[in-house]
Amino acid sequence: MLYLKKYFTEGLIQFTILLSLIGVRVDVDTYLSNQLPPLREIILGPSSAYTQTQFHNLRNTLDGYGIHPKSVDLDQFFTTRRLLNEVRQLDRLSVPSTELNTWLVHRDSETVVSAGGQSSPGITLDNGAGLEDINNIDATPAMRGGGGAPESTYDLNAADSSLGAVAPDGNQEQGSRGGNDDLTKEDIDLIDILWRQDIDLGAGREVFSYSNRQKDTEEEKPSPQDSKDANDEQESWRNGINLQGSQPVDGETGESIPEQPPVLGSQTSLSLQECLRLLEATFPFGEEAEFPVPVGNQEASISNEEVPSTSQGLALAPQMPAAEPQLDLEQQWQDIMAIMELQAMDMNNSTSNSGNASSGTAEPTAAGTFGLSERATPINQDVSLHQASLPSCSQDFPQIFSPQLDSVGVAPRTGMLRLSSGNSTNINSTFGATNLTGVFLPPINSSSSNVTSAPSLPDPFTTLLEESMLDEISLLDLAMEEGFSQAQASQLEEELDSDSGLSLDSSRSPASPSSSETSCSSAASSSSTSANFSEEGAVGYSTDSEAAAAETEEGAVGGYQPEYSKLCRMSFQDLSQFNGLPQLDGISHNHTYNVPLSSSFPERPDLLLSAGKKASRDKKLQPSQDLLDKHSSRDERRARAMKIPFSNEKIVNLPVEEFNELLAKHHLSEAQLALIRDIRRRGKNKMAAQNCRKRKLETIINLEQGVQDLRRDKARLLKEKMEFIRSIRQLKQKMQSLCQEVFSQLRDEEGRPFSPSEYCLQYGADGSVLIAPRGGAAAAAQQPSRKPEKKQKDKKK
DNA sequence: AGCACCTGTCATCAT
DNA sequence: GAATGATGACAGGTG
Repeated sequence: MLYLKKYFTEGLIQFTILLSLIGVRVDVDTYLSNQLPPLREIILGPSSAYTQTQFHNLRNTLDGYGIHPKSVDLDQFFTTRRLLNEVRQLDRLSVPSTELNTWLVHRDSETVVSAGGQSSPGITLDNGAGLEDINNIDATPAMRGGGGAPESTYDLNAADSSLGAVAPDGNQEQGSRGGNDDLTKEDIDLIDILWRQDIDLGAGREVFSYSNRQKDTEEEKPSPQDSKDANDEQESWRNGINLQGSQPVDGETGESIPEQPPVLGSQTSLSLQECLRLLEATFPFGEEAEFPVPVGNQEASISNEEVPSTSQGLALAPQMPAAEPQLDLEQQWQDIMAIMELQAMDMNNSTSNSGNASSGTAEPTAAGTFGLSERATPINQDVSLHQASLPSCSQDFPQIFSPQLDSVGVAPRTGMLRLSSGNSTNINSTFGATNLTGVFLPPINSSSSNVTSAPSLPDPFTTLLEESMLDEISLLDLAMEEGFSQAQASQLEEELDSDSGLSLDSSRSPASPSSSETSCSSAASSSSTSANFSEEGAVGYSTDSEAAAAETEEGAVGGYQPEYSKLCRMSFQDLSQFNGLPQLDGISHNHTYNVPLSSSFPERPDLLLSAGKKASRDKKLQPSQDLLDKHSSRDERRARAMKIPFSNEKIVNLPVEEFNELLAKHHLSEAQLALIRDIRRRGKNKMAAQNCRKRKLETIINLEQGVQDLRRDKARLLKEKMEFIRSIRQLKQKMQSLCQEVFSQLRDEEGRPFSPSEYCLQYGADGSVLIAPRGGAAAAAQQPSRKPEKKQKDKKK
């Protein structure tokens, strides 16, 4: 019964997590408290205790059965509560694709050996290992390449062989776990339960195929005869690249010493850096155009018939059998680039098609996205999710995360295996890192289409995705370029991050003030005297008396409304340009500066009391002088107190000459004159301050616009750069094929063909082609019989 | 009450 | 040197 409860509880929680991942909110408490009393009875037990639900401890405590289910442990109680909260919070995450990745890794970290501690430099084994496991378990013979012999870079059998046991070097993270076989067996039951629950989600039964799982289990238990292979495979695992013995191995470090570009099969997995390095080695691009030809004596990991010829249809010389896998790698890179382009195009399309993205539409995208291998596997969110939750038995989707993609997905090296179900920080870090897998993932809109309640991504998020993708593209491009070291790439990445930091969060779309606010703002200014005010510089410096007068006139129209002050707030003439400013969100202050003066309130002395009356009418409907003074500005009150015979507005806005004439016409005391000058000074300064602030805002807005423009330009340039790189690559391929053809036809005096491994073609500036030995004098010394021989040959282009 | 924001005001500098 | 504008800083008001 305890086991059943445990399974059921864990299954329910995992199912809840799955639902949360796909956007379906599940209120566990509701089910536990109200809906299903028997369920609650089963899960919680008759005595309450959430303590039974501790699957988060299972992976740490080997089996998790050591704790009595009825034990009332406060800490465990809160742990369980926290877990439930995490479950609830999962559906609030807005990056489902990332969640999917995380879930994958999480489960794999539990069942697959964590090789993080033994990964060789440049090879990503943490994240990629788990995915690799998924892929290789089910690798088709064509993909496995080589009749069961472990030939892939990360040989899955090697990984599997270590599943049941502990990692050879000791898994520091999960070293305490031992009963993997038992857990696998239990997982089988759990999977069946989950499958019955998930069948409505469209999960195929094959996802939970027991036979497949048995196969996994068998693979996890290496037979004695396989132990040696397993060890070798472990070695290969450490090396990251299965070099098939052709690569010399350092006796001390065990690391392979690549002396030639390793031959890559379609199943070979490399990290991004490794792939780039190999690509670079394969296609050097120095000043002196030299196109090395792969060594022919290197045994190919995958035979030619197993690797479908690339679309280039290059005529490979017979002495270069390894060129084909090499080209295969090239083809894969081209695919990757094409995929990225496709992704870039799909970013926009998926947004518009988010609502009705059927499996038919999602399938080509997915197949194109992950279709680095020949077998196009239909992919949808359900399948992926199930696979994510149960990677050990998912054998039908080897191409979903092809090894290339896995390896390309450079995730944080060590952190991924520790991902807990609720660790969103790692999710973010994964997403933020150079995770090309995330780039290749199909848009969540299409993938989540099978879930009816899955929300579609909003446009801002799509924009962010696009920007992120473009950043990734930039990094990849730079990495693909010659002379770009990893440090430089990371530096660029920081640059990109800083760029994003520059962003003023334009994705946010705060509620922009309505146009009515703008339109009515002129009324708010209620200054009318200065007909000669320019629209730009004029500011309504209204006095209380003026406002009051306006109110009296306005009363017949409709009078002052309580909402008046709110409706007539923002006075910027073009408020739409402030949409991008989040700080303007919720602003409802009276920005009456920069408002074109309205002529609707002619200057009349009898209008000078309206403001106070307006305000007071709202409250008491009986304006008093106190209230009027209260709602007047200080200068207005002072002016009234000093019995200044003209309005403050005049004081402030009149030109100097007129102002002096006005002062001269009236016989004013010194105190009055001083006050008038102060009023004028303060009023002008007030307008100046308002203009200054307006300019500040405009400056910020212009800067933001400039940033956006620059980002657009950057994206466009990156796209162009990608196209250029692709063109260059094609030219390189063409040159390589021509070079191969030349070598296939060249013969020395004795009629022997030139070995491409010993000679290379050098192209002179005058169009001549020279055959030079590789390595210069060294090669010449080693091959005295084949003295460097220069041949002039008509270059054919 | 605390906070963020707006607005007015002052001081200061530049024109 | 006065007038004016620009701007940083500060304080008070407001939601």
